[in-house]
Amino acid sequence: MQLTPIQSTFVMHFGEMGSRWGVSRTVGQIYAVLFLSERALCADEIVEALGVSRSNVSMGLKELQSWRLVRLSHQQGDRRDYYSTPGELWDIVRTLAEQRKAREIDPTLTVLRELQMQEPSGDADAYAQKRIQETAELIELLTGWFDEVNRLETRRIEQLLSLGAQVQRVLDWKDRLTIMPGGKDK
Amino acid sequence: MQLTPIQSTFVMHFGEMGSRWGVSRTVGQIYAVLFLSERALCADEIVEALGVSRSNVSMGLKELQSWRLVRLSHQQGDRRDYYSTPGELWDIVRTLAEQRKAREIDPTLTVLRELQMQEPSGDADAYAQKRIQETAELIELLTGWFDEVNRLETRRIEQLLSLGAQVQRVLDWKDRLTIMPGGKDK
DNA sequence: TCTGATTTTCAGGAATTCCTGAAAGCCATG
DNA sequence: CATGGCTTTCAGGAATTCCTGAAAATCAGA
Repeated sequence: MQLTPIQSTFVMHFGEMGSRWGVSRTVGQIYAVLFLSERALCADEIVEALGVSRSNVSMGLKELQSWRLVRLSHQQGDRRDYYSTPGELWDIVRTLAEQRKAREIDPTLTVLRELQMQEPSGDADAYAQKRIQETAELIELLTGWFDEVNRLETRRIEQLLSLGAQVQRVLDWKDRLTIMPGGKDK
Repeated sequence: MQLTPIQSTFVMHFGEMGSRWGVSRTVGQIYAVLFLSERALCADEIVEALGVSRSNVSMGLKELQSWRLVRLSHQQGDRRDYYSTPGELWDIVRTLAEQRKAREIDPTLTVLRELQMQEPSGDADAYAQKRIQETAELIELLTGWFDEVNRLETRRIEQLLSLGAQVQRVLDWKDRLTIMPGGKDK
């Protein structure tokens, strides 16, 4: 598996991005190669494409599996493991978001909740706890929204997102009808 | 500035989180200290709170300023620089999101667009370009939504988010009224 | 212009993360 | 139960990132 120039540029770019997203360059590259490949690839094909060691690829694939970002498959009369990414892009986005939430947001919320329980000692703590509470509430608002939207069908999500801020208008309109039917604007 | 146990736990936790978010542990900690402090702090107070070198704090503050995450202020008859975070949590969220978009998403989109322009060589590239295009479209959908929502007043955003997936119902309802006025529910 | 308080820069050592090759593990087949 | 093909583990070297202390730069006031 030799990468074409187009593939190579993409793969290198995602390698760089990987480091900003908490995975190593190699892990980012492995994912990118799988993402661009129409068929599932075995580890040695990835080794050839990236020019890194077999063991590095093995570890990288293990990490990607722990993120549930790659699927494992097999082929008739071939003992090797083949790896691929979901064809549906939205599945990838959902998985990524879920995993990051589980790994970063949820533990943070736990810490914040614990800190809210503790007895404050002095003004500094009183203020700190106020900020901590605000933070926890904001995180819950964001993740609650995310969880709900994530349960919608993909088509619905796309619809919702393309509306953008226009949703606002619909809501205004609904408020008026609901809260004060016939009421005046502003 | 000695940290209380509550402050200390919070600060340590954000130090760890920092590394997953592309900043060093110290930078995360500096931000956390400022976040929990009611008043602006000068660099030496941060040094004392964290027990790291003065130069490290200086570099960390510089980085936080480049992210526009801290504000600089001064006090009567004191030449030192004082730093603080926005009191309004949503301002922080907006800034963070904007900065990450500018630093990670936008450059990625540029690369994807360039790759779409290139002449594909063979089937592999044809498929790759298909995936690249899908990716670019999805990123634009997400960031477009984000940009629009980000322009709303904070109260509106909170309202929108607390509705969560219920928005969906409003949209259904609106569709029906729009597309077939007088149509029956359900 | 000098002084002293403050901030910034930066070379290089410390700490961390990443990657590799060698060896061990696993398992279907003969 | 031995073989060969494939995967995983892991110690330690390579690469990278982080942090520090010393020195330089900045600048307000005398």
